Amino acid sequence: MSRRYDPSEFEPKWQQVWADERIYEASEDAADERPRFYALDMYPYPSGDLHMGHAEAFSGGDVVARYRWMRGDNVLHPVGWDSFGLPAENAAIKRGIDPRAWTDANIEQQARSFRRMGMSFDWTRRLAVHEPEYYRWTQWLFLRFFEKGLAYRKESPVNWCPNDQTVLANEQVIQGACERCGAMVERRNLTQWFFKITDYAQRLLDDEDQLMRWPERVLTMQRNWIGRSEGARVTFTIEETGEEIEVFTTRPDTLWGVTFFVFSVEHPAVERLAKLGGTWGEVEPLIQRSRAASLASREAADTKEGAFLGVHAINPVNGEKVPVYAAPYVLMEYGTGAIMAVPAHDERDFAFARQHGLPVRVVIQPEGSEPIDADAMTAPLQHEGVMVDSGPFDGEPSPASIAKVAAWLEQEGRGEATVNFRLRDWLLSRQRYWGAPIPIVHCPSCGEVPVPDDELPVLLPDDADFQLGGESPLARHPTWKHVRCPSCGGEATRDTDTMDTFVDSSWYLFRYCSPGYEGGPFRREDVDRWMPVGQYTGGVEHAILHLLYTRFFTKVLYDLGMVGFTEPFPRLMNQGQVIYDGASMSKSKGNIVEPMPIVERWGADTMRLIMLFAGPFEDDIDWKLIAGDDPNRRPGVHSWLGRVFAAVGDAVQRGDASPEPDALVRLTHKTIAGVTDDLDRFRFNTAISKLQVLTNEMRTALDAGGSALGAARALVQMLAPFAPFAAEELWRVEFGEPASVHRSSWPSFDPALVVEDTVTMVFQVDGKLRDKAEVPAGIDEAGALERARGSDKVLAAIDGREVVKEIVRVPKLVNFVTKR
RNA sequence: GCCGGGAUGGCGGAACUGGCAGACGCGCGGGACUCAAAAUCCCGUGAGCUUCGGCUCGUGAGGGUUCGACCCCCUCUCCCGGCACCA
Repeated sequence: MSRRYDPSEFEPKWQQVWADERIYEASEDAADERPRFYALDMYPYPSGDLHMGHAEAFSGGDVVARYRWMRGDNVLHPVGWDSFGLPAENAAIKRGIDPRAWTDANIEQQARSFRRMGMSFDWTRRLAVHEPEYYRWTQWLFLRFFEKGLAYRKESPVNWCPNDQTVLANEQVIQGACERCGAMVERRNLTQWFFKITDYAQRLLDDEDQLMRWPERVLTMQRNWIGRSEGARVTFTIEETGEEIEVFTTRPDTLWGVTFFVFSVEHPAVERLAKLGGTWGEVEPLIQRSRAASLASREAADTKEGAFLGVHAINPVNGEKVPVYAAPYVLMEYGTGAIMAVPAHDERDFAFARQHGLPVRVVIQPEGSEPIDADAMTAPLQHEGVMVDSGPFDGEPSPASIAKVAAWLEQEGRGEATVNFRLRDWLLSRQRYWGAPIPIVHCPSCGEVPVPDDELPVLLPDDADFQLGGESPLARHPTWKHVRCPSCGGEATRDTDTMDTFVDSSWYLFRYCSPGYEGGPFRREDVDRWMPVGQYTGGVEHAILHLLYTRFFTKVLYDLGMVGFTEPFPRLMNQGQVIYDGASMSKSKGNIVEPMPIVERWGADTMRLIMLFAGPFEDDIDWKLIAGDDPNRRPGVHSWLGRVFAAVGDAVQRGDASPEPDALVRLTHKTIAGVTDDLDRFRFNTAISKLQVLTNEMRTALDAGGSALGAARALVQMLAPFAPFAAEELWRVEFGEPASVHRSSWPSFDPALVVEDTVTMVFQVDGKLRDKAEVPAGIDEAGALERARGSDKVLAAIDGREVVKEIVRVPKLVNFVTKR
């Protein structure tokens, strides 16, 4: 009798068996010859139970891990928790819960849910970054960065979230708002800790070629974020003071068109020069106004406000004197905070010139056009042309001559070719409690003194006051910060900031390789054995955060001699989001669908299959479209598993008493070939489709009285990565196999059964090679030619003159699609 | 504005990267079983025409290359993501 499909009968059973048999533990046996494969999922943040995003991401990651196992790899598939961060502290503030207790409870809940879902994790390597044995090494690594000059403290305008009462990294500010809470971020001048990621900007770009399988959009985002532009630094001189001011320009070829010079209103020289020029009275209100405006809204910054400073700059290429302005449209953070203005060829400079009645001088003449009347221009000229009024460069093509001009500047000592980046240093300090304390002591006589390695970790106090307001919880604590200076023994204070949680997550993947190691954050030989990561799975929201930071960390670790590679994860896979009715799920919209109730109602396998079959893994899934509103409606994939159980049960019962139809045997081999290919390319949805076709064909064969045993066996094995419980039940119970299906070898196919000859005909007309025509074999040559000729029109045109030059038979993987 | 990715039935999506467009599934329609419902199974399901054999049109729009184009090239429209007064 066919088996009925009832996952509640066996899912908890196999979950227990897998744990008892410890089949998902990576082997560290030196004699184990299998290739190693590191299947990594972005570790979760423990803010409650698992949500749909987790179910989607981890279902995909688990397919990869299980598939690699079956392909014969020794797989490392660990799990841990990103357990420091603001939500724990907010729970403490709002509800008076201890952040540690809140965090630990959520981790336990998520761990239970992961087990219930049957994730193939190696639980022996579990970690959580809030545990002192972890953050001890986060602190240790910080000190290595500090020693190298890669962690430093400076005062600068930073992003301050008034709601969360902490500073944020640039990467955590989205459209001027706090990434976490959405509050508009303020600019404040504060002394903060930074990592010198800018030192690695070029390497982060260069090593892109090691990122063999990264989604194009993520590469684009990182490229945009790093924002490399080539140009030149040019030195102007302030006539009244003789001081030299550098500017960065991408268009040194327009230097002869400079008609004024502009400082950012935040530039430190502005006040001094305006006072000198006698214009401080007009400049000061502008500075005040623009400071307020840039905070309020970005749109407000559209105006081309500005004020003359009363001084002049000398253009190094022609000695001309041009007026110097201060204006908010020049950014202090980019380049040098001062620009040369070329209104004829730059939109912003043009708008400024028109508003302030400044001259416009054309120095790039568009090819073949009449001389331009600068006064009549309504827009700057930004196309190719010929340099004019440009001294030694008259007649040179532009912008083709940029490099030439830059070389000339360098030779003349008036500037140099250079590269400028948009990327800023990573601001890592946070004025919050729930993070790894920065292991630095501030001593009145010794300055910034690192906490000695053997005194790590610097533990968080258990009795902090979390209420917002005033200083951060660590600063407010009555005793915690007071220590002796490790260097001179005098009275000193601890740094009271904690580290951004992205510091924790920049090295957790290394720690998995050396669980519990006490001699350092990890052993180099462990890391070099498992890494780089074979496949990394997680959300695209970390494109410029975690993914960029971890790449930076890896390069620093490489430079420190701690690892033997420079890219941590050359293969990346981003799952799409799970949304509802076109919108992201959120509490306020009341449209949240939880994964665990679905697991309870329909089983873990169904939960996974819904996700994996919905569409391409990297595309968003609209839950309403694929699963509808009614949680009691039976999901299609659940019905399919029902058909699988029935068909496999029948196939086993019939055994090989009757012959297995040739067509089914061929389809089985085609399916193996196709599913293998799909899995290698992470095309889970199409792989599942192929398994469904095989199931349907098995049913047909069985109903016709044939056997389907071979197909059934292969089907169950191929099902294993997608529906691990169902596959295990069928494998061990129906087939009576003693060992797990997840430890069986991936089925192989006979190439002879999955290729068919195609005939390629190369023919020529009137002695000229025309083209190739490729047609499936089985059609005779005359038929192939006829087909190659196509329409009557073409037949008439070439009839009688074409010569078949060669006929090549090429075996080709057959199209999987089967017509019924 | 710049960079990147897209557009295929009522819906999610296939189509071996140039070779029978719409696989697989959802939904819907019809039928079987049933006192009835659920579940299950069978048939149908791009559009239009049809003498029921088929025929014509059809992958965002328009051109091109090709015997042959969802796929390659050019132009355009719209959608999504990122960056953006970045000099």
